Amino acid sequence: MDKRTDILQAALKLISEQGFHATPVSQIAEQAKVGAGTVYRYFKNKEDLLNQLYLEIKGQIHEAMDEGLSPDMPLETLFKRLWMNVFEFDVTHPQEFSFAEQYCDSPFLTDMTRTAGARVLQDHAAAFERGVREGVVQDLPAEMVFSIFAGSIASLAKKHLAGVLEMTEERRQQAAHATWCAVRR
Amino acid sequence: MDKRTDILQAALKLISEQGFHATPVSQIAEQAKVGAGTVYRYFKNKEDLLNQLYLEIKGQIHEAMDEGLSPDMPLETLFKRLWMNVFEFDVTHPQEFSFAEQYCDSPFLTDMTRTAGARVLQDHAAAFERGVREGVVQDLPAEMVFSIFAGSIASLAKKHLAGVLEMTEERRQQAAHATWCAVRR
Amino acid sequence: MDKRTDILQAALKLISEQGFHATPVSQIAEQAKVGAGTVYRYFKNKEDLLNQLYLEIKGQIHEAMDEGLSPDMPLETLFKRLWMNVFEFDVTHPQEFSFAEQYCDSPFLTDMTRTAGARVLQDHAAAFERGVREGVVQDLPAEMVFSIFAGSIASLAKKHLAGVLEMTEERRQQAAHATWCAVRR
Amino acid sequence: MDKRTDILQAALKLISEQGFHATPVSQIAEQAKVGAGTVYRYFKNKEDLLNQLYLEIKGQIHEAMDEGLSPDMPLETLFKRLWMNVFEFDVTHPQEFSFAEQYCDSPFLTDMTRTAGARVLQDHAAAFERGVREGVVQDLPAEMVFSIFAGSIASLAKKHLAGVLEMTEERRQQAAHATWCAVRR
DNA sequence: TATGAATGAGCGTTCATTCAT
DNA sequence: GATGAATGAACGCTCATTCAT
Repeated sequence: MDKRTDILQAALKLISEQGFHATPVSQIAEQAKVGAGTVYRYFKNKEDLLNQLYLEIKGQIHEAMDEGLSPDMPLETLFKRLWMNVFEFDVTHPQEFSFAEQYCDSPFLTDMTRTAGARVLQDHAAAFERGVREGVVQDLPAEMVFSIFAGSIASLAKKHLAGVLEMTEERRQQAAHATWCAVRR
Repeated sequence: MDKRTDILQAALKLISEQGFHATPVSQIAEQAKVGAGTVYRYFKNKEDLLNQLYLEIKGQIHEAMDEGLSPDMPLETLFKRLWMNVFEFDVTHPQEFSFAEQYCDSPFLTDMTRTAGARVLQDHAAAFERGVREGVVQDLPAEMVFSIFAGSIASLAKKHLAGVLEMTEERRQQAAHATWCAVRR
Repeated sequence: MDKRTDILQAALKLISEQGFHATPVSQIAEQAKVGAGTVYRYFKNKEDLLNQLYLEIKGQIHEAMDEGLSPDMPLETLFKRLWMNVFEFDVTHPQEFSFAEQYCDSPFLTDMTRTAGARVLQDHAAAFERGVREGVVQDLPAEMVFSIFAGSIASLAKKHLAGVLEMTEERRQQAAHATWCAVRR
Repeated sequence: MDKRTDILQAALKLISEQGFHATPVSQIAEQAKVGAGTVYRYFKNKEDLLNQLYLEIKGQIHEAMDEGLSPDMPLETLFKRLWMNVFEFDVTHPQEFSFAEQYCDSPFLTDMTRTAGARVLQDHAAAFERGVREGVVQDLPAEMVFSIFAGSIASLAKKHLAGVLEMTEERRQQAAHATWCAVRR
């Protein structure tokens, strides 16, 4: 009976499939089995709904990413584990993934929302910078490392979800390893 | 005075900046300096305009990709050259890049259009499959290689264009090399 | 805690400032510190609230008008006193005045309500008709006399409240006298 | 075939009868036999429609007011003529009159619009100030004279239109004279 | 061929009113 | 009796599309 959650879920499903602009609030309300006006009890307007949904999902990704991580792991293990965690999340939460992909750069997100969301990946920046100092990874700006990391995951997860390329467990390992090869020294 | 081209260019500029749904046909017509009705002489409707624009741009990327390539290049050179060509295109054609990124997975593209566009990268699949057989690159499906390849480029180009990470010539080389490291044996 | 009165007062304040249609019932309820549904225990609907408020205010004006009047006053004194009483009320009760002005001709008032309200001024019709017979005032229908009387008050009170024309005590006397000059023989 | 005029007339009819907020744009469009969207070709929004309508009507009143006036008239004749002109206009243009009454102080009018409209009556301020200097009229601020003047007209016109008090030619003369008595010395 | 005025369906949003608590 | 969450009809407004010129 939590209508706010119902609305967020309906919005996630529809917006991830159709896009923000192609999804009327009325359709979200219908999917959530709620009156159209009810949406506006929980969200200031359609944009606010998008922002709150974004933050909710970024929180989930954040949580999923840290699964099974420990601070004393060797960097390679940490890197591969992060890779697998994010990939796993993307592939088991296709709507959340698609949504986050579509809106991470969207002008509909408040700057505040975007900033709050972007913080997520960079929680591990320190580890990589240590890696650079220890000569374990190449001397590249952390932004570059994250780009290659995140780019490979997103790109492969999309292919997998599209059914173009089945990412078996073995192939995930291979991909995580390949990506590690790109950044290690 | 090729009005069709004027309209496509106007659409590219406006849609890449504002998005498809936030860009009225009337605004495209205005920018292209044609009457609103004229758009419908050249395109069946707004969606058709999007599809044709997508194909046009994919054609340009295709062309840019092949710049300076020769079939007898060593695979590493070929790979890095491809990387640089695509990166260069993305970074010097931000509107085309942004447009292609936004709409490659969009539900507004006809399946036919999407398929026609996706074929582009795979023109070089043969070269990589040869690489696998020769033991120069890892034994990965071509789709995986392309994903890592394309994912890294797109991700880094976006950062560069956003001003978050300046990709100097040196860093491009580093990134192309790092990506090569991911796929070589 | 007379909730009905609280609601009427809240409605008066808000409607006189914002108008009937620009004032949501929810806002009236909030201002009155009652639940939105409570309004409907005391008033059949929003229109009924308006009608009851109108009658309430007309009652107040009626009362204010009769202040210090005695039946044996000379007609001129009576007339000027009435003038001053109404002007004084309008100027010290700007919300009531503004509300009455806005809604005296409004289609939202029931005919019954309007009639009940309009009766107010005519309580003194007899005095004027006597004045006509005695040759003290011009031979004009009472309605005309009242119109000139009420029109001048409302028009001047509005100017005063708008800050366009400060109606000092002296000017009020002048205005009351001028209006008397209009109707005396 | 002038749609702008059709829309203004439809708006005048409906708004004067029902009020601004109680009149949907869709109803105005319907009455004007025009598509709902067409209204927005001619007016920026509903408020703009109100403002333009107000200016149009104030222009008409202005014109009607000056009918048969000449600068060398004695002040009494001028005053009575103005009175008759405005009364005649109000009574023969009940919608315009009612509209102007309702919106002269409305917050929906731009300040600019209101100012442009208010200028109208004051075109004759100079004549009255001369009257004061010549000792023909009482030494009252022009604003007060106008208030009494305009208040009496509006009040009587309303009664006439409501059918409460038939203002025959004779009674108009009487009323104009009575009002003149209020302001003359 | 090219135009742009006209259309009306459909959007985001508000709010009078109801009703379970 | 009192509440306020929930509703959905109706609003102002936009814009893809058509068609008379």
